[in-house]
Amino acid sequence: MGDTIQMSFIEIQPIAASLRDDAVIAETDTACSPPARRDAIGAEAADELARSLKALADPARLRLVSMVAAHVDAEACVCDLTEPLGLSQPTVSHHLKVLVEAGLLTRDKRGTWAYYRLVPGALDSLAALLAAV
Amino acid sequence: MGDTIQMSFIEIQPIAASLRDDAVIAETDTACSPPARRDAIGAEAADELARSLKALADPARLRLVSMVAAHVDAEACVCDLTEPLGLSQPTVSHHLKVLVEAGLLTRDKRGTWAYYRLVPGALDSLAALLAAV
DNA sequence: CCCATAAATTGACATCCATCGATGCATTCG
DNA sequence: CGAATGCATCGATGGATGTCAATTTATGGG
Repeated sequence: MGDTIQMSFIEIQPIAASLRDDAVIAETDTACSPPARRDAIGAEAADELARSLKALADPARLRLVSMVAAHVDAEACVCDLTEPLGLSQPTVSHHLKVLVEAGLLTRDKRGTWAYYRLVPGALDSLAALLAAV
Repeated sequence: MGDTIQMSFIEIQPIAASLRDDAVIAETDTACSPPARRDAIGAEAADELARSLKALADPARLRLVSMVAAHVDAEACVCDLTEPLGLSQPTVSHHLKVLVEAGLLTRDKRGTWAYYRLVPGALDSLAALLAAV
């Protein structure tokens, strides 16, 4: 099913366009500082971005993404990742699931093996959103 | 004290240069996939990056950073941030502390008020590191 | 068929974390 | 000096999270 790929990839894009949709300008113009210069990001946009960042805010998952990217064709199966990571197979599977659900990796099961691939542009989109906060 | 500023800013920079210092190439050349094309990031680099990302992987903290950036001179005091965020003052103080310790904000207490400011370049450095994973 | 292998799922456990109320600590003002 | 204000710290609590052993679910080979 390519559904997961499409859905999560589409999810990321609109954030950039609507980063400040539900933004709220600080109305409390007390004496301590001047009012806002521009809008801050909205609560919902912050929720979305935080959920994506949470997926990457883990050493094991960062290494997994990097290891997948380091492979030829940016593709790797679980058996290649478990040992160098030093974690148990269920734990690696768990982390990979989180990354897939976050729209950063895709899973492709061929025969006995499950191959994971980078979603092209996902990391760069996230980085761009981060820099635009 | 500008110590916090200097220390944490210096912390971020070397990561980019040593992203793959302690990297380990996947040696397990089993049948399921070809060997690595390049090194993945190292365990320590992943730890460092994950710690920085964790600081931002929270809706409240993302909004705080954005709200501080939205202010004139990119400066804001706690009293400006508490109400629009909808969180209690101790919670906001807690989040701000996390952001300062992560090297993203600086704290400057003037009189009764505490002014928070963006560390210039910190967000962009993080975004660059993220895209380079 | 039955066994071996790869990977996902489950259940359990320890730890971390976001949040709040209460309290403490400066600083300012009357 | 004493009251008030802004902010940090403390302690508690409910919920999320990383990890593993055990089990389950395919898939492939003899």
